[in-house]
Amino acid sequence: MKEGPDIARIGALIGDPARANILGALLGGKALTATELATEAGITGQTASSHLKKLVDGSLLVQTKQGRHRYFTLAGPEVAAVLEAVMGLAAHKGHLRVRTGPRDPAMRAARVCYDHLAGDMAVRIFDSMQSRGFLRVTQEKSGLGLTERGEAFVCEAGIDLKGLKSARRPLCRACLDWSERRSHLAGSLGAAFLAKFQNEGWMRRERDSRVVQITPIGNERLVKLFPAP
Amino acid sequence: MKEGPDIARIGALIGDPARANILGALLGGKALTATELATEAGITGQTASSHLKKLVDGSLLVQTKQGRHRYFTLAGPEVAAVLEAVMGLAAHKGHLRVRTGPRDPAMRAARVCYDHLAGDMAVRIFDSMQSRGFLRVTQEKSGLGLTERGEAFVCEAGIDLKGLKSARRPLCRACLDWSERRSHLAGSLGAAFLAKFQNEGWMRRERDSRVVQITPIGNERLVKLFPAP
DNA sequence: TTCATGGTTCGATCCTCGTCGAAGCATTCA
DNA sequence: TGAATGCTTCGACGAGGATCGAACCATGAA
Repeated sequence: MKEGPDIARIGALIGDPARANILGALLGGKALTATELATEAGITGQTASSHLKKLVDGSLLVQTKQGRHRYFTLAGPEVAAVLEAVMGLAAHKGHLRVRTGPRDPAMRAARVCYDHLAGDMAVRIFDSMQSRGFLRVTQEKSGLGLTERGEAFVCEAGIDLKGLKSARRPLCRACLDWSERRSHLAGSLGAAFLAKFQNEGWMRRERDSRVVQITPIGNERLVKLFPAP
Repeated sequence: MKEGPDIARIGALIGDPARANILGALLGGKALTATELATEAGITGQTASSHLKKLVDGSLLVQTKQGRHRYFTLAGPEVAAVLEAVMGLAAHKGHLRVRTGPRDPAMRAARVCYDHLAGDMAVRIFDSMQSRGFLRVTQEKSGLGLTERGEAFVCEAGIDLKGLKSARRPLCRACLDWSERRSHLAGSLGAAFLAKFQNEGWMRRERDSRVVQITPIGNERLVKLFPAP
């Protein structure tokens, strides 16, 4: 016993319903204030404050204070990845009583995963890119990279690849989708794609939710840009 | 709030120290009896029984009774992957007081991750295979597959590739290593590799531990078979 | 049948931790 | 300066759950 890192600390942090709701809300990627998170989790401000303190101490969240507000975010992409992975377990092992909420179909179609896209469309994009030989296995930390043809495609799509490459963060990363149980694209490139889709007006985020709506024009463009293999 | 699967259930299961110890022990891949798990977690039989019931109800474990013994195992590779991922968070976000146990260096060098190899040597194997073009990105559920050259290499190494392919389980899968924070090879091929290494006498499992000792001969062979990129 | 071993169930105890009310800082605005 | 808002700390309450002793089933051996 007591081999390896202390897994129980993290588990206990995720294990409380109120904290789980907070983490789930922050999976949307936006920074939220303490009161916003309190209402999101259905608890009072005092309780939220206590929970947030624990989450920050446990290094799952980071806080930045701005004026008299205090904004909270997930501590990084690794945290988001773990949360999605746990969701994958919960969805398929969770006694099959996955009481699907009203927005569940929309969530499965397209949603935000911290800073990139997840769901049906995200998996489609990943599949399309791989079938055209844009992705390759690398020995970087992330294990995934772009081929030459992939780089050409990305540049042509109007993404500043040089800028992304110069950043410290890994360019590509495979993130396991809890609804599809297949990989979608994460990393700085995944984030850049999501930003582009929103700027182009192809996608629109639902207010106070992880759900992403794909506009008709967006759908048309995306289907062309990422044909099914 | 309440979007997506119920993440708190899983978190609470992992969050108790006794249960975390049980899960950690079962990461070794071997089926263990209730009493073995009780001593492993440092609790009495009664409490262990209660915890095991919860873990089975939560679908993290499966039990098979054999005679008057009751053997427990992790419910599948997905569970093991999530546990390793959580360990990754705990190791690097965990307040840096990762009180490294006495066997910690050995764990980092080579250990069992459910049914395949993890740690330094496992990452080396993954890197070597990718640099020689044996792995490619696929659109399967796992997102990873073998190239033609990779298949040739695996067959030449004396592994029954056809048998593995016919199984339902994905052949290749990238599993995130908590000690190295890089990918190593999981899936049925990863399991087959570990089995081969043990049969050949290249590796030996430490008793009641996840630690794997690499024999001198094994080290020699492995370095030849998987040269550093 | 009788005994021993592995596991479970029940009940009681104890303690952690989530929760909220009230009061207290901090910051911004009028 | 005062008033309002955002958030934290303190204290008390209560529930849930982890733990173990004791008694109880099930299986296998003598």
